[in-house]
Amino acid sequence: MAKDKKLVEAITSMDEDFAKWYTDIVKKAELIEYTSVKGCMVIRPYGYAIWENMQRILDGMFKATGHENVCMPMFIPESLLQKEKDHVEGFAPEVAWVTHGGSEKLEDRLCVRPTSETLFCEHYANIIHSYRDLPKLYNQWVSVVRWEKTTRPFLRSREFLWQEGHTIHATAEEAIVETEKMLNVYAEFCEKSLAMPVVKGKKTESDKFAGAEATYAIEALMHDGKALQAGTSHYFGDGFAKAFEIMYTDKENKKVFPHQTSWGVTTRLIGAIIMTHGDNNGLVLPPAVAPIQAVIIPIQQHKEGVLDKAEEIANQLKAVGVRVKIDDSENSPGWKFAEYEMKGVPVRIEIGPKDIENSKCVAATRYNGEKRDVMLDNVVDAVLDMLGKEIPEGMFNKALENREKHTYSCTTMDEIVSALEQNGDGFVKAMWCGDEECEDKVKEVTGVGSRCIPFEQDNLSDKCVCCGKPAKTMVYWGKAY
RNA sequence: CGGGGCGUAACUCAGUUUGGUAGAGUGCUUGGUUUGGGACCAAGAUGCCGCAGGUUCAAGUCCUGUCGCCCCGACCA
Repeated sequence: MAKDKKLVEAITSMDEDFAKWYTDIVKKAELIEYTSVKGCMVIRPYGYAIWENMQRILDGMFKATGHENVCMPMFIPESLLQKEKDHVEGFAPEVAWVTHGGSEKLEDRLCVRPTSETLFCEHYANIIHSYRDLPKLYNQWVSVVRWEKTTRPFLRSREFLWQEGHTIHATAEEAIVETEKMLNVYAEFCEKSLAMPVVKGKKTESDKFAGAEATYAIEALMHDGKALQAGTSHYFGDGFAKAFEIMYTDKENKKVFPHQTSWGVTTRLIGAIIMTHGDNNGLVLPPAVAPIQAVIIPIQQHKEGVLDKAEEIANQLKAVGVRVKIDDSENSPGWKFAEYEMKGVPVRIEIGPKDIENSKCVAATRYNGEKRDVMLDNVVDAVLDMLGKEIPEGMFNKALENREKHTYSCTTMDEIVSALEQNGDGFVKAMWCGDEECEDKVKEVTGVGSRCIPFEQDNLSDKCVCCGKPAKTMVYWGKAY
């Protein structure tokens, strides 16, 4: 049972202390380093490479759906932020302010963007005049600042990297289609590229984005049974357009308001990967975003021909686009095994004199710890199959199994409480009448809050889990990050 | 932001009770032997004791403040 044995003493075990396990991985896998400003971290090359891979894939998906990248400034004058009432109320408590330029006090202080709706709106008001100017399908890759009180690497930091899509459309229908389309792009990315199953759904009224008419989200279940919002997509209706006086002339020569959306995912996804796939030996990376997809460990590397053979395999793999590394450092093979397990490298290839004699090598898959012999003339196909199919599917199924094991269908409050007590934290599926009072009470009594109203509905009962009145929808409940 | 815990070498930590020369293991450097799950021997280097004030002849140790980390709550991508 190699996969269950804790090989790396340096990592706190998950069951012992999940939060510590998480920080251990983040530090020991060299993803981040803390800095002297709370909540602001250095994303180190290995961590940043994961983000770059995510960016590359997502950016391709955005472009394929017709979006263009732009870049807004990082400062928002206070007067501009004030224009949409709900929006400013939602974000004001956590914005950072620039009050001085050099030694001079600024007349109108500047907010460091916590999100860029207001900047996009100001810009749209300037460039949109006719129905011919619509739609505008924009996206930007930037960092934003939110002055969080409690911070954790990737999950909640004061500055974080993200992409924010902002689109503006002639009709509400078109904007709603866009909102849903981008949520689906996120879900596909999470499930295919990150091997992370997600629940797609709509946020309840109390949980929606400041200024939005509707907020949609993808929710994932982490190893400790807590829910993590992995991405959001908002439909704004014409609320922002009205507040910012964005108008266009339609075909009938009438001045009307356009409809907007915004959507985003952040470096939090790196945290999601850690807490979805990681184990007590460290990080487990999905091949699509792994900076190193296959590491070659030469055994008895000083022996004639070993390093040459390792190089040969590496070149073959590179030629078909695999991100591969040979570790020919002086560390012992055992040390290297542990090191690359810690770093979550999906495939390890061992090649030594005994293998070369038999024209084979040994391949090990990180997510399940399995080892197998692979003939050298088949190594490229074998690795491509592992990276492209076996590993992502295996990781996805493992994560899905874990989620299903920790998803409980309940029809009464007592059932929720006992399900959580007996099986640990997880998703609770339960019916809801739509009343905010019940939503609050469920959280108060059972500890789980509403995560989303899933698109895929089950009719568990006719009655609200809380008040017993007729239920409108099934809701996923959970403890949130 | 409230309650609790912790900051000493790159890492894990002893030393703080009772103020009096800065410690260990791991890691790092060099040389050698090793190499299929974190190897071994030998020789070395490494400290604003988180930071800033204060008390004292003397502060890692006592006092005040501050910053950071972890846990439990409330808020958030």
